[in-house]
Amino acid sequence: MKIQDTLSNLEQKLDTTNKIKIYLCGVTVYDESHIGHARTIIVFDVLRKFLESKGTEIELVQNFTDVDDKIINRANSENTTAEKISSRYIENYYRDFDKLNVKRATNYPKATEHIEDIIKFIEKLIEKQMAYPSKNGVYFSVSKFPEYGKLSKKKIDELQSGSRIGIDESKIDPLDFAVWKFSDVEPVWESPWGKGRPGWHIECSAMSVKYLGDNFDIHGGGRDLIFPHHENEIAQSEACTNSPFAKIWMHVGMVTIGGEKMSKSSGNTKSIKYVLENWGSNIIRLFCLSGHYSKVIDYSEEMLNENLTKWRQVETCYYELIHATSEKQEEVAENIKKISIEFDNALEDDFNTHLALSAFFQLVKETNRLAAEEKLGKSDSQIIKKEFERMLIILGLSIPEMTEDKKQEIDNLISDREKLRKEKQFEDADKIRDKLNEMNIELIDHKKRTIWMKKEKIKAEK
RNA sequence: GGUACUCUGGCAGAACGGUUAUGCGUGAGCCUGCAAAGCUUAUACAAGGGGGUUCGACUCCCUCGGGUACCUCCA
Repeated sequence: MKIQDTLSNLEQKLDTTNKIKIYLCGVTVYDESHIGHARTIIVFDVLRKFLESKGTEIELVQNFTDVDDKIINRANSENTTAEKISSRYIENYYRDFDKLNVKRATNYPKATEHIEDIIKFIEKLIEKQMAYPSKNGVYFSVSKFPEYGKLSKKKIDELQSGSRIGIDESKIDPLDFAVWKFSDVEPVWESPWGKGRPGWHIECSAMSVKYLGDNFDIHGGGRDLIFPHHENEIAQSEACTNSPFAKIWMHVGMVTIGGEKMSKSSGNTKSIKYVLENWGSNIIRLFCLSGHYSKVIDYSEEMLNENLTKWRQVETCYYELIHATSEKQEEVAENIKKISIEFDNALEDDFNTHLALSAFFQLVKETNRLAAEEKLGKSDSQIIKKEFERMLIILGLSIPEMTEDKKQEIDNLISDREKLRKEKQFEDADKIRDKLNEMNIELIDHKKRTIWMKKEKIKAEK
């Protein structure tokens, strides 16, 4: 598999024969997660599921930043503690992402639970004279790390002139960034240098090295983290361990809305909660995977609607497959194999989910065509279903299971309707159909038989 | 201002130095008692502007322009 690496700006080969270790920068838990967060995490979820489906073991570590000015501010404004705020939004995170059918990471380390590791990490940096304590905190000395800027392709001297945030006089160099900030206000921890809390970037360095080792395979996150966050992480980590940090840096493009970046600070976010309620997880996932991960995607109801149409085709495909009875056969295996290879090739080539989805929809179309022509044979449908389900799992799409009782009930109603139709009592037959519709069961009348499908209820539909 | 990414048909969105992906939408048709769903078929000669390299460029190079992101809040 090849993945475009931000650091080298080249496609890098990912060796999938051994375990793959991934560190993904998660969210700062001070507010509801939005579709932008969802995209990044869904991209990595599909990557992980794809690799796992190939038998590659994955260790995915994703942090929660649970100590940060924003959390503290929020706590102050709500008259509560930072801990309560962060634990509330961690809960909400799980609520949202479980619904989005994102497989839980191997580990979700929190900054506040790794203060000791962070302190040890800083101690090492000071020992190596890569960091120094000062009046307001402990700072990383950027000038001592000559490769600083290599990820974001920034030049140190240009950065200095561009830094416009109030310069802290206690820093030796304005570019130096805090690894430890002195403070007396909760949450604070004791450290060899004084009471305070960790800087933003240090947690990821300390925790990734702790869980994944000095070097690991993929470090991921949103594009907006390239600078300063990931730049600083590289500097700290490599300064500390003296070895190359992540092998591949994989950055996911932003979600925009009306062409503007979606972000909490611009107040133009669509929360996952809101979009889940209105569109559901399958449509969100299709939407998030509809473009190449590295590019911007623009959020709009129109696009979600387009994916709704597609989702209906997927549902139809599934129910056609499970209801296939035709004895006719068409040699389907070869074509399915072709589509399957196309799907895999797309993902192996810099994780092109758009092309993979094209392949998936080819399979859906092909199935629906066969069904429409009454050519979907039982054994063929088994072949297709196997592949369909494989793709469904990788993409993280899900069609809810129905209980046997429910299925029986539906079948009974359908045969009642059949009788009425034969007797040309269409009004009564339609009543049954309406009743089923109310249960979100849609009937598909084929020439000789009727099948049913359970349509996912989409609040935003029509 | 610097850096990166980006500009493809009404919309979304790929690939490749030579073949007008594909999906949505739209029109027509098939199926049906009627619908719905689905299917079939038709429909766009598209590449930000201008140069250049080439037998040939959407693809490579130059240049001009637009957009977005980042330049110590950010997924």
